[in-house]
Amino acid sequence: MSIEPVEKVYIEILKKIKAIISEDGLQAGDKLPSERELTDRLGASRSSVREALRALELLGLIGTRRGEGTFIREATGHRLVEVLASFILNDSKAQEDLAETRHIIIKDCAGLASSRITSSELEELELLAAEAVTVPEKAKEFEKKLIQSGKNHLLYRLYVELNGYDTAFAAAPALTKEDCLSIIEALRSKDSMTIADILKKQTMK
Amino acid sequence: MSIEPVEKVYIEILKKIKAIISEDGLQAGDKLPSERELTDRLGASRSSVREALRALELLGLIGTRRGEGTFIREATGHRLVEVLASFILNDSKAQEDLAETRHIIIKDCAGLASSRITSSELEELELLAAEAVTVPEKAKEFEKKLIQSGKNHLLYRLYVELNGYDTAFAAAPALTKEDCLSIIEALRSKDSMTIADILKKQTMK
DNA sequence: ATTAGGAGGTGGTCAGACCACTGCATTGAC
DNA sequence: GTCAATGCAGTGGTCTGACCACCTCCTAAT
Repeated sequence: MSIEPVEKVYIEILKKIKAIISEDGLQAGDKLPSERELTDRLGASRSSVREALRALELLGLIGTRRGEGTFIREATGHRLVEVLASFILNDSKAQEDLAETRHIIIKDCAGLASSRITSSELEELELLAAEAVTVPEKAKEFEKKLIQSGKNHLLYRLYVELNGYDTAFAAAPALTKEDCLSIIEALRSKDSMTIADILKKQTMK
Repeated sequence: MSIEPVEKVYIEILKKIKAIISEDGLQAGDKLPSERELTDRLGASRSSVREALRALELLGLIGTRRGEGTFIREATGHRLVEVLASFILNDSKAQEDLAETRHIIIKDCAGLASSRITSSELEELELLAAEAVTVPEKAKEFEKKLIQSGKNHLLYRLYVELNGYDTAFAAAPALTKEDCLSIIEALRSKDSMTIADILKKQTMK
């Protein structure tokens, strides 16, 4: 017989670490208890604690500084998709899926933004769009700000991760300056349909 | 001074494991070398090897069976979002984001499906929609099949992960039987616009 | 007051041990 | 010959204790 009753220690530790973060109200940038303290508090060996911490690190949820400690990270986690992708997405179809998904997320966020964007965000976007005309790199910032204006943090995370991946392996085509300007206009008129059209055209290209 | 020159051992191990998988042409379901063999081949301690393996396990890329070995998994990895979510999405806003993102992905996949679905897939969907009228659980299958018909594996993965998460914590509202039937009709006429409308209405509710 | 040095805390890595479990071959009874 | 019991080797799971490199901060010497 075999039932494998309890979960692996490092999984239990993950849960307990989560509880600690929650109970102590730790935020991004805050320091986690040291590995040795966690070892004591959680009643597990340091090895198991480290297995849990390393997993969280690879997920991009925490970061470590030798001699200082372990810290909760901002929701960047670009390593996540990078790792996933390098292990799973090997064929060209997967590359296409990646690009397609990225475009879809941009489009959706733009749609959300059309009804959620604030006037100050709109001003920022206008500024960035104007700059993008002369400085192509600004188009990327425009894109990011547009995503954020959608006010869906999960989609934002997904965008960041997908983005982090394909910039590492293949250049992600940013919006053109014409796109930026068109999107601004559409946002002004709260016309989510136009935005979809703009990005649809780009996806097709 | 401090330069932190080389990367952490477990990161190097990740790369080497990836190389091994690639060189040996290992596929999903295949067995990885044992922890002790990896320890020898990679010239690192078993602790470090395990840190790398545990991280890959949490990402859902590998699985282990005590007494047997470590195996490459199908690209399921529902644990990914589950972990991400449980660590990041703590407030109610995050829950809303989750539900919203799930709906958006369904909508997008339906849009993709409208131009990519095969006639046999359409038949399957029709059958499921008919069954959904009497058996509500079938609506979930309909939903899944619809996603798959979008032919974007990454989006499918995301859907599965999001789904796995919120079913674990809060019931995910499935499509109604009316939705299923309307979608079928829209797919028949390759009308992605109608599909968007149907799902938009549902999201709003 | 400034600075050099050391002590203590932290993450990074390693070696070795034991346990629980699986698979398979050997062994034994029938 | 067949088949079940058994025992061994291999595997993942966990723990302990030990170093190392690094950072911070406090202390003592200047």
